[in-house]
Amino acid sequence: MFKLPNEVIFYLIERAIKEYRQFAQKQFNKAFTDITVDQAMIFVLIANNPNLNQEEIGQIVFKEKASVTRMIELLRKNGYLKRSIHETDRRRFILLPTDKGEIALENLISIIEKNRSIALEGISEEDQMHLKTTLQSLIKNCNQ
Amino acid sequence: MFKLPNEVIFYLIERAIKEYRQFAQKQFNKAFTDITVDQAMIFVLIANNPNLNQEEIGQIVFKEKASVTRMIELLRKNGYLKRSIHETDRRRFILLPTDKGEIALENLISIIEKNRSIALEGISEEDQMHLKTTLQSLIKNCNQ
DNA sequence: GTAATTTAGTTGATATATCAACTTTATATG
DNA sequence: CATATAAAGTTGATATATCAACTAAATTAC
Repeated sequence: MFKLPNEVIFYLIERAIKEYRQFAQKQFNKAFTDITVDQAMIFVLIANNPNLNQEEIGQIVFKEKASVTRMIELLRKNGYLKRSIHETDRRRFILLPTDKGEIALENLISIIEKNRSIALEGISEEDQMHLKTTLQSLIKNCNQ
Repeated sequence: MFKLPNEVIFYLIERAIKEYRQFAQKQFNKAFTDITVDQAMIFVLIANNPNLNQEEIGQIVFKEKASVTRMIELLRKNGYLKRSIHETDRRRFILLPTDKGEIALENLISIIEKNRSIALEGISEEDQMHLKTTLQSLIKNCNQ
């Protein structure tokens, strides 16, 4: 009855995302010394959706708002993002890429696209759709 | 061109494993106060393969041997595992479940089986095979 | 309009993962 | 056999994630 983790679907899912993260991080490291996969993810997200608040960002990337605060602080400290206070709600911040951030963004986005297409090489559109559908069922099952 | 993480396959993979882990942890917490998903994973692995060394365990669960050391130490501290020195190689340890550990194991294994079957409910054998195959291609692609 | 509640974000304590340096034992090489 | 190298496991420093408690601003309710 015992199965090596290798044969277990959940282990494989875990492994897949870890391999992809490692691979993606390696690619980022070629161009940056101070950006992690998670930072890149929220950086691109914020740049494309400047209206999101940190709670919402957290929900989208499936992390706590406390973690979001800290990732944003790192992006700010490293000069990629700047914060200003929201005009009508002074509890919030407006997050915008700095000039350095804008340049980095372009680069990041092209690296991300390349990463994704390498990781999905040889996997047909149909298989990708199929994968998504199955994962969505799985997610739903875990939330009963 | 920008896609919300939701539509991106890698995000979905990440999300799926996080949801499963959260779900699994909740189930563990009903029966135990001191066992994490990762600890359960290596505990079952060790119990079924007492001959593995910590480096190998790490490779199988995709973690550093340093992390394995610390997880084993927790399992030991909480009374689930006992260590004795390997007869022929004194650098190694033999890891065996304690009596408490044996009882916990049975319980854990049945929880794990239940968790998996709930998470996979409604997903056909064929879809599961398909998922595995696709993830394996993805893993291979990340290792070029 | 003031008090109570909610919301946005931060911070401290804690847990766990990793890396690199280390100890101890085993093995290989001359 | 002595020494060099490799292997098993540990440990300290560091990074990041989470939880819960917190501050400050906004909203609701009286």
